[in-house]
Amino acid sequence: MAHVSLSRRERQIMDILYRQGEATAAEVRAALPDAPSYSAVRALLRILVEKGHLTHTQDGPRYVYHPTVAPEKAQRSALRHLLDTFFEDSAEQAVAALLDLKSDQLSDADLDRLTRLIDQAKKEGR
Amino acid sequence: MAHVSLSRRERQIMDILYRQGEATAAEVRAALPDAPSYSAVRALLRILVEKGHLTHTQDGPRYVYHPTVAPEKAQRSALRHLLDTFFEDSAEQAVAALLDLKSDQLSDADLDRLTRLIDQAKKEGR
DNA sequence: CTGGCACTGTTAAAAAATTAACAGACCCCA
DNA sequence: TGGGGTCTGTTAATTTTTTAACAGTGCCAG
Repeated sequence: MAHVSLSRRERQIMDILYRQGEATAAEVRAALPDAPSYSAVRALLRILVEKGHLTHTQDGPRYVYHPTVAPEKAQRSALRHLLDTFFEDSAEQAVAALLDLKSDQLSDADLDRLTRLIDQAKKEGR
Repeated sequence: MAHVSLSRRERQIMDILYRQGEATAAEVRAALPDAPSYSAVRALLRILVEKGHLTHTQDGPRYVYHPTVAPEKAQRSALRHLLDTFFEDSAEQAVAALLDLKSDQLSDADLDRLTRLIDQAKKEGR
């Protein structure tokens, strides 16, 4: 399953591209922890393209890299993996942790929006 | 940053141990995708102990391995990483994805419980 | 022009990860 | 009592990952 079989650097790069949506080799390098040489970064990008995890489009003289799987799909499977690994597959536990983590950054209006999301799920669940 | 610097196998093993809480070498091996030899698994476990990610306790003749960081702490940082990588750091987006992923498995009672969690967060946020 | 800059492509060396092999300790029971 | 099973410890070979070096192309400013 995608992420589980990536090497350390490959994973770091995929994370950057999921976060940013797309990036050039230079941008990837700038975002990498303990960045190696430019040349090394490009070699990794080439491998990821070969393996089918990335594609590149041309932007003038350079390549812009994108994940091949749609963001929503990548999100879903990352979320699934997180739930399974850390939260016994329990949405409730995950939301509790999320609120705990973020509570100080969430306004009452934000929380209301969350409540509305849940109400909506309740309606749709029929 | 813990996870980001682990090799492929090391990460797979840590995930197993976060999921199960603890495990013997044989149990880890059983849970590994494309499991290598028993001997290889033990070598990896030894490395993870050396690096400080795991400890082991004795259970009769064998070792039982545990993550060294507390589960809540590991959860928090995994969640933080997920939010940052896939959800633009937005709790709302994450909850929406979560509901989407799990909605068919969530009863109305479950959803009510979620609402209550949020209400509680609202009260505490003063 | 032409030298330098910003790229890509390819190849090969170095380092790290992964794996298996083998040796030693302990225990149980036939 | 001694052979087989179940562990750990250590070492060494293999494979993969990671890295850098070097060559080639296109373009633009002086």
